[in-house]
Amino acid sequence: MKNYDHKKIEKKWQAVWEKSKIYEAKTGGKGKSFYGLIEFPYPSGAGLHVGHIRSNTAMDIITRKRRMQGYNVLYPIGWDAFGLPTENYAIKTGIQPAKVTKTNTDIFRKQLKSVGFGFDWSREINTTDPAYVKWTQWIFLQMFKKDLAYKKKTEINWCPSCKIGLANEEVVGGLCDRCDGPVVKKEKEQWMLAITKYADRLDKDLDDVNYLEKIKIQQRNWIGKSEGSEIEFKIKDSQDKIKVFTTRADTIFGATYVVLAPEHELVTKLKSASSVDGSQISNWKEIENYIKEVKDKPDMERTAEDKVKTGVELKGIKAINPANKEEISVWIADYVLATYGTGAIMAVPQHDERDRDFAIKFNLPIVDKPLVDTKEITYKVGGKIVTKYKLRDWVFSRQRYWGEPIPIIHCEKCGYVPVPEKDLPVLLPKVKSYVPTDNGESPLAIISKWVNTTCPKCKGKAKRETDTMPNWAGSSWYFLRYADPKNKKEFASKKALNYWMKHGVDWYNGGMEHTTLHLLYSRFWHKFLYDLKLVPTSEPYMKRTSHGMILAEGGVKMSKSIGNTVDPKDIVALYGADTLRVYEMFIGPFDQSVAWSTESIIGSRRFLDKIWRIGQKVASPDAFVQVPNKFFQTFLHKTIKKIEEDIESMNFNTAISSMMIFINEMEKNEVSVKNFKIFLKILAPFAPHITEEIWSKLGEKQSIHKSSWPKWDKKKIINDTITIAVQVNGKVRTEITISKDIEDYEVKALILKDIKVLEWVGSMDIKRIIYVKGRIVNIVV
RNA sequence: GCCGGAGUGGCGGAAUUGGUAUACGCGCGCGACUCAAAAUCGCGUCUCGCAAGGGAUGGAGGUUCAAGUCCUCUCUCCGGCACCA
Repeated sequence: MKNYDHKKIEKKWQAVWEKSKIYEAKTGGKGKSFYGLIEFPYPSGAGLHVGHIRSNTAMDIITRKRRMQGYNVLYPIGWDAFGLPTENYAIKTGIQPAKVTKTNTDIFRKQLKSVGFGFDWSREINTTDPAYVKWTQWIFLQMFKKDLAYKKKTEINWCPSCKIGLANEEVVGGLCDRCDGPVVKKEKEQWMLAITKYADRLDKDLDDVNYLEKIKIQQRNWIGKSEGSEIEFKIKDSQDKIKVFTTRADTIFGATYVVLAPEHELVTKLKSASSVDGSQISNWKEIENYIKEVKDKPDMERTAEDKVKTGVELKGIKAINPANKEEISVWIADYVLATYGTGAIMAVPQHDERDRDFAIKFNLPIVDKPLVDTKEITYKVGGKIVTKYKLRDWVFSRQRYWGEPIPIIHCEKCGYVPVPEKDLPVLLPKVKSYVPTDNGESPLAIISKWVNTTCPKCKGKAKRETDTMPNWAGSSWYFLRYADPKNKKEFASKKALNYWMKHGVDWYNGGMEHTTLHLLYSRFWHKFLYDLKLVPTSEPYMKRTSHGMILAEGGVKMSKSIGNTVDPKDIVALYGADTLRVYEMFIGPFDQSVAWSTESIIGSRRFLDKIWRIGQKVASPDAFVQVPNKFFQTFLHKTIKKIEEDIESMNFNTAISSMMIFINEMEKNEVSVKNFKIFLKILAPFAPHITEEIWSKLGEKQSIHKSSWPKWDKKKIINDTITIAVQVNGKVRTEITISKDIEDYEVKALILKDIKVLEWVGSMDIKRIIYVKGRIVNIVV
């Protein structure tokens, strides 16, 4: 008997599929459509990772099943190719990032093809492709026109080592997400995107999408919606007021002091008394020192574990508690953030832990007053109920080379002028050095030939913006481009979007690491495009699921430096793509992290070998033709049902387990061609090559992947007889086989005749007999 | 600190959602085939016990005819957020 030669067979069918274009999606038609999406990979120099295979295989299975179920399927692929690793590699080697990208995408493409994914390669996209960059820049300009993109001098997170401004999201525990170095603050003019204008909708619309609950929670936590009151505290002998935000207006009688963020504008205003006001800060030197101290303090220290409260009183200033008219002191402290709420709080040490810590340290009064009704008191003291969000506007500027240039021209006369649409895309100039300049400007800033241009409005001398976009930009809309990737006039045609994005992407799977930022950013862009009536839905993704990470053997992270990475290429060479696919689906629950085990792969290969042997047997001319029996019919239909449901719920591990059980039985009992073919069909999405080969050996002319998904019959999955357990006092003592239609009283009569039962019951009184239909009988004595 | 998720054999993990715990796979042991090896096939593999039986799902209680599953307390691990008023 010939062994299964995976190398030959897999190569053969990959060539056939490519030639016959069976995975290419045609836009339009009357039938149902299905758009399955995976996060497009970043083509790193390390090549494809086993984690990519996990996510891609899962969606490959789902889309293959949909295709067999008669859907018109779109399962596209592309490259999220802008970004730091490529740029850093370019800095090190001097090779152009575009060249590095080309090399890497070539490797990735080849590797993905070697695993047999059913991608529509005719729709391949690349975020660094000028034809793609054009539309990324175009969308940015639409935002600019709607005042959603604006430039602002802002204190940014600055990584001195990467020489790059970081978004809040890229600072992890005070450290740079990229290099793990400390992050400091720096003032810089930055392009911002006003995502906060969409905060309410980004929160509310989560109600309408089918995301895993934990993903919704993460999104909501990040947006950080909270309802509270804005209340003004008058400053004694002054026109000025301190507006505070609180979610606990009901505790206002316990407010014994007020705290401002050190950056609060009122602080400098109160430095000197105006002509009408009498209030003035008397300890200005001290205040000034504190503000400076806080400003220079890196975020790391400010949010450090010990959290010792610091602050300074604004001496000479008193605020009036509007609820009881008491005079209370006013402080500045860095535990109050300038960027949230109103940058000022009323401190209620009786109810708030942080306020209490502060009060104890500075010996401020802690009083216990009765609580009142939040709404009532808010209105009574002239405040109002408001909603605040933790979400901040998105710092969109990067002082980097390998990103989309921000298509704006600075003109002394006209200000910020958008590059005219006909001049898009603004392409990156060729440079010699990719290192950011020492003052933090992008490497583009020293290419004067590129920077100096004319103003599109007044035709005078002007300069190009030298900041580039973050690599979140290209991934914020890529799923739209797949609908119509070659369009030169629009980012995608209405027709194509109405067809593929009618309800949004039908199913989007990706990593948990992208469920906050990428998801939020792309939802924001999509909503913006929806408001411009350029896309049919307000939400981009109808359904979002996530896969767990694959860890190295022993459950630690795979990392190149430790040397415990697994290269899928090696597994494909040794065991074949189908084995790799089946193994990664069988390895454990799809949504959980799992540890890789090279030792266990052999089990998946043995499973396929077994199918191969049966296939040989069935296909041989002298095969004994079996007539399918009733037992096997039931078994088969149950298995189809189970696989179908398991794929939909992404329980791929139990799907494979069921197939193993089925094939084990089949090997022992029956090999009818008809049933074996049905089995091949349900295995085909998991192991597309081996099933295709056997399928053709069995005389089928058309691809198994174009065959129809088998239907299971409700009537056929019911056995005539069932075996149920018999318990005495909750302990299983025996089991009986009964007809499926038997009545309750008959079962009870039957078990009382059972010898084993009689032994256990003995002379004891039977109190009750509980019969759960088709499951179990329990005799209570 | 807050919000999620999870603790089941030597290992990865199943369990129809309250109904026969340990399916399936890996590993290990024994046997068959073979000159031999590989591959394959068969049997066994939670634990105590010769057996009949008993005990086990991180730990302690509880509800129930029946608990891995529900409730209370508690321990451990993983992920996310973190001075957000």
